[in-house]
Amino acid sequence: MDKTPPNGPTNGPENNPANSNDPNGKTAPLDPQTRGLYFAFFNEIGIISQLSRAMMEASLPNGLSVAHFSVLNHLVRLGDGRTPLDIARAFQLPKTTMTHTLSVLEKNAMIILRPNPKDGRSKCVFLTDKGREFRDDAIASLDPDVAALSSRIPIKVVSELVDKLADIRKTLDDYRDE
Amino acid sequence: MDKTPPNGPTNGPENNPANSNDPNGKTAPLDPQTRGLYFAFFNEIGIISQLSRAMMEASLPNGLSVAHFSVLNHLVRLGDGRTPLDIARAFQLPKTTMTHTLSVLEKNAMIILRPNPKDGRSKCVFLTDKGREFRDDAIASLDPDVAALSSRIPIKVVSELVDKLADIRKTLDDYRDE
DNA sequence: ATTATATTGTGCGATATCGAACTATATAAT
DNA sequence: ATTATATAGTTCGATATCGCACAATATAAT
Repeated sequence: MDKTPPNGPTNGPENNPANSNDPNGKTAPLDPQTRGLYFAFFNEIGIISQLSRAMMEASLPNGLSVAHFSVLNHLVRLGDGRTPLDIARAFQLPKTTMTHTLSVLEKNAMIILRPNPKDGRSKCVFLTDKGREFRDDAIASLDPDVAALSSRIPIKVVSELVDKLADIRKTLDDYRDE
Repeated sequence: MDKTPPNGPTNGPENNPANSNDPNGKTAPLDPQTRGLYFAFFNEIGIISQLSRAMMEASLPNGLSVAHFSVLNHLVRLGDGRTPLDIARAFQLPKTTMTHTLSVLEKNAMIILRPNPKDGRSKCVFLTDKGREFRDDAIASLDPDVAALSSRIPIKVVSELVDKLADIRKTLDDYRDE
């Protein structure tokens, strides 16, 4: 994964009426077309998110949802021992949501929470065998869907999209903490 | 908006081990790289969805959420008088979720539900002035964010992404109803 | 016409999400 | 050392999401 900076031939402030600050400090009205474009973008993102969520949930064993799978998958891919807050930040979720998700996973014996030796306030999240197993099973159960999609959506297209979406995700992320 | 078909130089069944059905009817294992790619894609989609949702909610008046705004925006853009089920399908949401969302909007006098003259089981959703006003205000309150983003993410990139995402959305949509 | 099947919307219960307030610990300021 | 401030995680209450079962109506089959 290369880190292409999210700036190609961009529209600088000179192209963007909303960025030209006039004397009284107000902002010029945003170009309606630009506005519509970004709304359309987030709209598509939202619908695809919804669709993929539903698709995954249909193949997931009863009671466990995408949220749970995502956490397990994250830990398998990037290594366990992370703190709850680390994980919450990775998914851009509030920490209270992560507390709840982790407590369900813990009840299901798919993770173990241990005190963080480096920080008395914190904890570390470890996968159990059952957690890894569940994650593997979930992925396997999704294979038919992924296979079907990979024959309908060109891999190359998806590959390029992932890069660009990752850039945008980083940009949004940076923008969020001003 | 041109409708580029979602099939460029795609990976046909010949490239896709999971599509070659072997004698016993089972499916060959999916290429792990392909699998990872699609998971990465849906992961980025999910995080951006989460980020944009949080961003919008931060600018939205108290009590009303992205779900409510989206419905109002949809009705303004595509016209009101649609049925709840139409709207649910447009966002790929279960109809029970839409019932709830609409009931909140109705309580806030932003929509009116009237019986459907063409179908006794159904209803039609109409915008009120207050609903349109709320939608306009919401968009205006998001302008600073959109402006900031449009200076960070090239318009051209977003424009291309919207087209490709729309294709994928349609593909997923078709795939969903088998 | 009658019956069988499908569709629209709703009520309900279970769970998920999230903001606010809180506890405990860590870090910085003095 | 003491105090002030920041951070990690939890609890709690409000709301959202969604599957299931249901009533009402529509459509198809006979």
